[in-house]
Amino acid sequence: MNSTCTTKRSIGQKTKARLLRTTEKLFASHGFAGVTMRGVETMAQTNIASANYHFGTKEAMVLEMLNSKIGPINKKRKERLAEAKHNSPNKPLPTSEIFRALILPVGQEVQIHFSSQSNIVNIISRSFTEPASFLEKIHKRFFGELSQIFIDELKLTYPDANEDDIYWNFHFAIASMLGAFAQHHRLKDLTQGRCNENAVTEMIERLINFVSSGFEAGMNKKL
Amino acid sequence: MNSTCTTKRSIGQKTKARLLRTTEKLFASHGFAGVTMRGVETMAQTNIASANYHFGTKEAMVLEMLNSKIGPINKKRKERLAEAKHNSPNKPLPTSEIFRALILPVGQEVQIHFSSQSNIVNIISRSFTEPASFLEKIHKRFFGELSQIFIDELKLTYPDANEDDIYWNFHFAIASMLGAFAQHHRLKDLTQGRCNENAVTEMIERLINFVSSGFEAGMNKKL
DNA sequence: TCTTTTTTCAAACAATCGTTTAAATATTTT
DNA sequence: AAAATATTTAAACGATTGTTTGAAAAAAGA
Repeated sequence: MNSTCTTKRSIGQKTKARLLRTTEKLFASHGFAGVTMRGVETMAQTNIASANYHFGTKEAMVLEMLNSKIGPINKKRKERLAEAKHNSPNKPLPTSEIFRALILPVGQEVQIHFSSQSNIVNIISRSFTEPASFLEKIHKRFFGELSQIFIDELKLTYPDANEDDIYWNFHFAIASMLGAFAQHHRLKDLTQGRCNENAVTEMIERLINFVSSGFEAGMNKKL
Repeated sequence: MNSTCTTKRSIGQKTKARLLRTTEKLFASHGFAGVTMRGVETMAQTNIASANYHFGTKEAMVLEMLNSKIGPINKKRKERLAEAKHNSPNKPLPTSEIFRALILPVGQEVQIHFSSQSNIVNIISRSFTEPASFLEKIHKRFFGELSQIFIDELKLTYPDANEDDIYWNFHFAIASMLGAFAQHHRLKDLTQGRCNENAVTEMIERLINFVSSGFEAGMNKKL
């Protein structure tokens, strides 16, 4: 049964993959409400019922798309953090290195698919701003475990810190990252036409610096 | 004609105001797509056609609601900035004072209507994340002029700064503020039940500190 | 009071939404 | 080749969307 499934799916993947790709584009540019079954199916050049055949519901289709896009990025985030720890054993990581592990994988994804219509930055930011209630589960599934890993790492870097301070400023750091992603269409205005892969790199580096500094200041300064 | 209009409108305002209030609640909790004409009209206890009578279209209704909510806050922002300048003439403002003028008026609005269902923070954040394209005009109308005022003020505080640095880090500051607002429902988690007016004040103060420090660091540090 | 204007109301409009059905086609397995 | 399974297709379902209509009701002006 396994062998038959794989062979059969490899054939069906063409349509399924096309559906996922168009779901990506529509979700990135118009959000969950902008993903209409007919829109996806028309753009994917398939029948109106094929999406329901492959995914069951619209919600399941969008979730599968999100999983395929965000999953690998979170994997890279963890890998980079583990690598940084491995490179400096027995020493707490600098704040900037922790946030670099969190932010840089997104920047890399942006550069890889820079000219693509389906921007990972839009997808991530929309995953946090969509009113659809079902996305709450996604937040916890995708970012719950990840947040804990990074918070634990920050606790090692700030062993004497008040726990409230860590939570609050990590919250701001995440919010800054997502806000910057969500507003990244202003990149063109800010760079005055010089918006290319280098501009993305510049934004990422500036963002890491901004977030790390804000976090550090929030840990030190007594209010 | 003017006198008749005012008297007549004062009577009609009851229904119109009720419609705007319910639009507020639905937009804050479910976004633009969650604002359905029937939902608004049912909640406002009026007929299905009255919203179209008073506003013409759904879009116009939402825009009028946004104008009534965001307009006064932007007014306070400018006033506070002007007041700060008046209190320390011939001296450039500290970074934190500039961002305090930008952020604090929102916090005050939150405290005033804390128990209200229509949260100004949700409204502002949704105004920046809604996929609806018409909101782009609103962004520029509400935040274009305001941004310029605050950027001009930052240029006075950092007279020797590279203009790119100012634009980039102001962009991050705005993004942080909006991201923190958009994610502020996590406030309950972060404060572990201690979520009240004081928690809002604490968040605002921490946010001002975070944003100001991030901005300063971005201006000083050479990448 | 009578006329005019403003506001409310029930009903329906056309369009679009996600989803389902059942038959036709393509593919794989036996 | 025959049988079984997987996939695609056209058509329609019921529900909901924003908007419009035209008449009734309320309020204001004369």
